[in-house]
This record gives sequence, structure tokens and C-alpha cells, in this order.
Amino acid sequence: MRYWLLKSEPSAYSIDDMARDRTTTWSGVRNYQARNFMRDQMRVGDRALFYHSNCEQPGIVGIVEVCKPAHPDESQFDARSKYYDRDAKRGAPRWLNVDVKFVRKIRLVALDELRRHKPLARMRILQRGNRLSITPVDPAEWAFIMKLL
DNA sequence: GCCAACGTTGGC
DNA sequence: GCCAACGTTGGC
Repeated sequence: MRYWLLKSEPSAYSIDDMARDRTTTWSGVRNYQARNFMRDQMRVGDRALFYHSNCEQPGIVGIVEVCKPAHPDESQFDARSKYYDRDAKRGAPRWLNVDVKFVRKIRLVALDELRRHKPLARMRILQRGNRLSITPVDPAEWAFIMKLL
């Protein structure tokens, strides 16, 4: 089993939305590296940190679990969606998504707190210029964060 | 709102 | 295949 970090802008989809919905389709990912993580490495049962980005208090706010493996992202076929991709075909979908289910909310572990912990220094989220919305989390990093809670 | 960093596009 | 231009991300 692997560990992940999933970014979401709370103005678009927050941990409270996740808690209300219980499960959600992680659609709208339009980056090949992130897609490949979902397609090639994410498995049902993998756990992920739910991270609020581009907001007043960026940081980790919850835990979710992969509950359905990668399948075609429906929004790529929807001409009215901002995620529409005219080059994507039903027979050859370009974009995939997994589904995730809510596990629990946690206290905010803010970005600046993460930065203060040496064992977390290599986390992708802390590297400058990081933009990937799905990143692997090392098991040791995961364990360290769980102890902070 | 600014702007650095990054991924993608497209002309050549 | 190179690389400049462009659009997006996301912390500040």
C-alpha cells in the first residue's frame, strides 16, 4: 500500500465537502504525471493526505482513502465542462481519475509547520515551484505526520 | 495582485 | 528537436 498527497483548492472542493459527500470522483486532473500516478500506482486502500492549496491557510486538513481504481474521467467528454478535452475520445480516453472516500478530518497541519520538521524536508509539497496536484508520500513521512496529530 | 516556477504548445 | 511564448499554479 502506498501513500499520497492530494491537493484541492477549498473554494473548489474542501475537506468539508469531502466529509459531506463521503466519496468523490477525483476528476479534473490534467497533468500527465499525476494521471500516471493514478493509472500505474494508486490502488484501492491506498491512503492520502487531503491538502488545501491556494487559500488563506494552506496545509493538510484530512485523510482519504482510494476506493475505486483509475477509470476514464467523464469531464473530458463534456463540452460544457472546463475540463473538456476535444482530443479525448471515448475509445481512447486521455484522462483518468480514481475515486476516494472520506476517512477523517484532522487538525490543520499548516504548510509552515510542515516546513519546520526536518524529517519532512524532502516532501514534494515543500519543494519550491511544486505544482503537481498528486504526489507520493514516503511511508516514513506518513508515519511522522500521523504522530503529529 | 504579484510573480517565480513549471508544463505545454507550436514555429522553425 | 530546440526553445520562446504562453497559460496555470499557488505561496506570499
